[in-house]
Formats: sequence, C-alpha cells, structure tokens
Amino acid sequence: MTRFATWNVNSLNARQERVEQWLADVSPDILVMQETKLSDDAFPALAFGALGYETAHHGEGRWNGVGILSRVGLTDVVHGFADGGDPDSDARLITARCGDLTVLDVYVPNGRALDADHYQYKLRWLERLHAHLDAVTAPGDAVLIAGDFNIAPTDADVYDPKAFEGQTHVSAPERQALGALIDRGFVDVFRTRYPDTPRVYSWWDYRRGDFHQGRGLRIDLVLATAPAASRVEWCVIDRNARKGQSPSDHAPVVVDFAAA
DNA sequence: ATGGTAGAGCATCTA
Repeated sequence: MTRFATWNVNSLNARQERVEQWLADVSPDILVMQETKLSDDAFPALAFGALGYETAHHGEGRWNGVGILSRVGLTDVVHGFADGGDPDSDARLITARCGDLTVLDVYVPNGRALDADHYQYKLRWLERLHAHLDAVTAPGDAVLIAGDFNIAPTDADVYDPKAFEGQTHVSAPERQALGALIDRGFVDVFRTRYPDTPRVYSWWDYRRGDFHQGRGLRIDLVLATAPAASRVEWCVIDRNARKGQSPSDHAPVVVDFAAA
C-alpha cells in the first residue's frame, strides 16, 4: 500500500512544526505541498530528510512554491512546464516519479476575478497542463495530478452556490478546463468514491468563522488515471488538520493506493 | 457599505 497526500500548507515557515506533527500522525509515503512560500534554498530538505523523506522543491520565495516528499523513491523531477513554452513566472508545478506513480504537484492560479488578467492566466495555465502531460507521461502510466486546483468541480463542492455566482472557482470555463482533464482519462478520486456525500470541503476562508460554520469549498483534488484510480483503497479529507492553533486554511486530502 | 483573517514583510499584495 502507498499512502499519498496533498496539502496546501499556506507557508511552510509558518507551518513546519504542524506539518511534521501531521507526518508523524498520518505517515504518508508521499506528500505534495502547495504554497510553501519558500525559495529552493530555504526549503528544509534536511528536516524532512531526517524524517525519512527524499524531497524536491520548486519555489521562488514570497509566493507560490510546490514541494514533494517521498519515501518510496523520487526521480525524474521536472520543475515547471515541460511543454516547450516560456517558463512560468510563478512556481506552481513540479513533477516527479515516486515509486510506481507519476505525480504532478499543482498550485493552480487563483483567478482572483472573472475580468482579471490573472483569470486568463489561470485558464492558459490549465491548458498548458495538456502539453506538459504529453511530455512527461505515456499512455498506461499511473499518473496523479494533485494539489490546490482553485476550482470547485460542481455546486456539490460549494457551501452556497448562490454566493459564488459570478466569481472564480465555479465559473464554466474553469470547470470546462477541469473537464478536459477528465475527458483525458483522469478521475476525481474523492468524488468517484463518495458520489453523493454532501458538504465535504478542503478549504475554508480564515474569516467569519467559516470553518466552524461549515462554509467551505472542495478545491483540493487528486486526479488519477485508470491504472492508479483502480488501486484506490481509501480516500479522506483530514478536517482535523484544519482545527486548533495556527492551521492552514486548507485540509490535506489522503489517498491509499493498493500495491500495483 | 466591501467587512472579516492569515502570511509575507513593513506598504500593501495575495488568498
């Protein structure tokens, strides 16, 4: 069994102690993180190494930043897009082979507002994933795209769909971009396993007591190709990690895969 | 009316 997890940690500097405690509690074999907000130089590879993990990190410093921990092997690391285009100005993608899984760790742009340039950047960014997948994967591979998608796949993933009308995370073009990955053969592991379970979220705004009021979005996803999806034994969003002192605003998503 | 909180870094920007 391989235990895989994704977590937007919202600053590793602010969260290191909590992340280490969570690793001890949950013991994932692979953890992909988003929003480390670190440069590669500042990434605490030694601290994670002492816990038994190999690491890879792609970060620019103040914002964004993605990192992978693995204790089942970590090879073929690709920083950013391998689509032959211009380098992404933001550090939002890192890819690696972890054991028998090819893992894309993604921090999809937020979008900010439907009329913002950043929203067009988000759509282009999602489009670029296809050429990247063409470059780094082959048909039949067990591939995961995991991370903070900043997209709620359907209204069932939104606490109050009316409140989000006209906003990012729920717009048709974003959902269509996610749909294009589904059309490509990826499945949303959590929703496939729990098709009818309502009010399960992975992110809650820090403000207004949203977490305790149950006002959240399910925007942290694990997408898997069939060779990986067929091995899913268990999937959970760890709400407990959103509780207590100084939590991230996101909860981790954990997936157990049976041995190939 | 455009809040409220958190993080980075020290004025706001991002989420």
